[in-house]
Amino acid sequence: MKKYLTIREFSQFSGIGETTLRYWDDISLFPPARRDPVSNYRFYTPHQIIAVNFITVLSNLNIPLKVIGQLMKRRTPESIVRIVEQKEKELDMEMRKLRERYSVIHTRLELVRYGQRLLDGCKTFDGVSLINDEEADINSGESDIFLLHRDAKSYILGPPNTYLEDEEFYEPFARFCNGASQLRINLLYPIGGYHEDFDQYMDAPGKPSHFFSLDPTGDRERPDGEYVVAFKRGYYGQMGDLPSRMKSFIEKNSLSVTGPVYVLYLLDEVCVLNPAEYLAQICVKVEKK
Amino acid sequence: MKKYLTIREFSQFSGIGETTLRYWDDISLFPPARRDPVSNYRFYTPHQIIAVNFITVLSNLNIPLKVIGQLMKRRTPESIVRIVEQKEKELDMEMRKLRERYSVIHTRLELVRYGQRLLDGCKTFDGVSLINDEEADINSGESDIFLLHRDAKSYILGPPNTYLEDEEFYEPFARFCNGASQLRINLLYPIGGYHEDFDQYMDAPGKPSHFFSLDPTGDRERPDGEYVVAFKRGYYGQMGDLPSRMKSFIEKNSLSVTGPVYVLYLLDEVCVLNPAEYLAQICVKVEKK
DNA sequence: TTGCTCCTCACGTCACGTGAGGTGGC
DNA sequence: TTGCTCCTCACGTCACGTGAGGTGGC
Repeated sequence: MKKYLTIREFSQFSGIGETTLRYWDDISLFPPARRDPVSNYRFYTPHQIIAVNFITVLSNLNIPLKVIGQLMKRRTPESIVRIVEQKEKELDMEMRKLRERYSVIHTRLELVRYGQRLLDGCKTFDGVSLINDEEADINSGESDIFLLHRDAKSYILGPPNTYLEDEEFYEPFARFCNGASQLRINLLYPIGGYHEDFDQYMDAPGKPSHFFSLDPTGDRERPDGEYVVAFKRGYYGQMGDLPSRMKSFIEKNSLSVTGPVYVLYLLDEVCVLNPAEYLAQICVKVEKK
Repeated sequence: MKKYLTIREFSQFSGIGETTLRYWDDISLFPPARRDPVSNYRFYTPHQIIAVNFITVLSNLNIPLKVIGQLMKRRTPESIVRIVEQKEKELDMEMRKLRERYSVIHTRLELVRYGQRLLDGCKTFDGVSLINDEEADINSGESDIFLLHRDAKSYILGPPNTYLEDEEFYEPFARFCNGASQLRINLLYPIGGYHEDFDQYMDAPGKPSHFFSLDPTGDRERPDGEYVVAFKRGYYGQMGDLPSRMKSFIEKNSLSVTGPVYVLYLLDEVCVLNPAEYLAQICVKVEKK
């Protein structure tokens, strides 16, 4: 065992980079045990690994190096416990945030992947046999309508939307965003449109009566069961003749609507540049008459 | 609803700071919808919140703003899914790391808090009645010996130590640190000394036959049960007359040793500057004869 | 005229990373 | 002499934050 290690040797021994060691010396956080007076080489002793561990443990807690330097000079069990307990709480908060971010992108990815599968021309998805209302292909820019099973999904419902004169989709959405934080609605989850009943959807397909956030920790649930599910490409709220075609699909198949209409964009500005390529999914729960 | 928002209004609407918005404009990541040609004021439309959400979602995934800018220009479901899936894995790694850091400092804090309680002069801890071998007070710099119940604790045992001539405590410890990463031993957990049996401790109290890491995910376990537990203040390996006093304590109380000796520093360089104030806990499992 | 908001420009922050150009020891 | 390692010094990075000094609209 050598008594003195060069900076490279100590770097490999401790796992701390050479530039980092020089930086820690520069800010006089962790100087080497000895300096050669002629060459100015830094020399470390193996036992300095203890101080390195002290620094890395605290630095891992996001304690700034300045504060660590102060703690090194005047450390007492009390001061260490105090700061570490505080940082422990902050770490806890960070973990919560990370989990939420994870959940946000996971929810989003599911939608995007599903939209991709649809665009890849796969018509028999979810292992469910479909009832197609016509031969229109979803890739052609036309919409498509199916009878599908959907699993339960949690969400948070926003307040009722109000549409002043001339107001389109956008203004109420902006108001919804404005009020979201007070209502503890996370806008980073995919946001969808909610129509109280099918008639409201027929009347104003681009003007949902509420918005909802696809938050998996939400207090509301879209129940599992059979849904009439339609897909439509194009910008927000542009539903074309889809509502009336959905209506005739429902009548043709002797179904009756038993719940609200959910409009959710599988592909939107997050992953597609051209608004004409957005892809919406419209769901409404039905029962056989 | 206003058509154009000033930078402050849009900042409050979106929750993004004003300087951040200016910065995003500077790097042409997110310019305002309009610029007044005279005053050069920035004006945003409420609907730009959508792009803001896109940026914040991706930025939360630690995607650099440069990459986000490139994605904004050429986004496709494939490119988004690809990069988000990769970042999802990285987030997962980060969560694991955070959990481990949390565990590291939690383990450490338990030791430090226990050491503090001892120094506060509390002699009847753990709700267990003690058998004290003499009236020496732990605050006086003297050691103290007790018969105590200890819960099970997991750890990882290092390889056997070899002591070359003249080598003290430190060189084998340095070798242990050197080999730790290959053996998947995390050096940031508290490290203790392990003596194979009480005779080995008596022979060389400062030269443990192994080191161990107090890793709660470790494969070995110090079983629960009755232990003779001693405390000693001072630098690493300085045991004084404690081993022989422990021996007479064990004989006086008609006990027999049934396991290895664990030496663990409750207070060390992490929280105390002066090595003379370090506090070691020595544990050995015993049975009544 | 007086606040108020907005502007640009420049410099600071944090913990290093990256050369450039030079020296010491074998 | 030739590599090799080490040195210092200066500038870059990333995503902003912080004034300084000045302008526009009521």
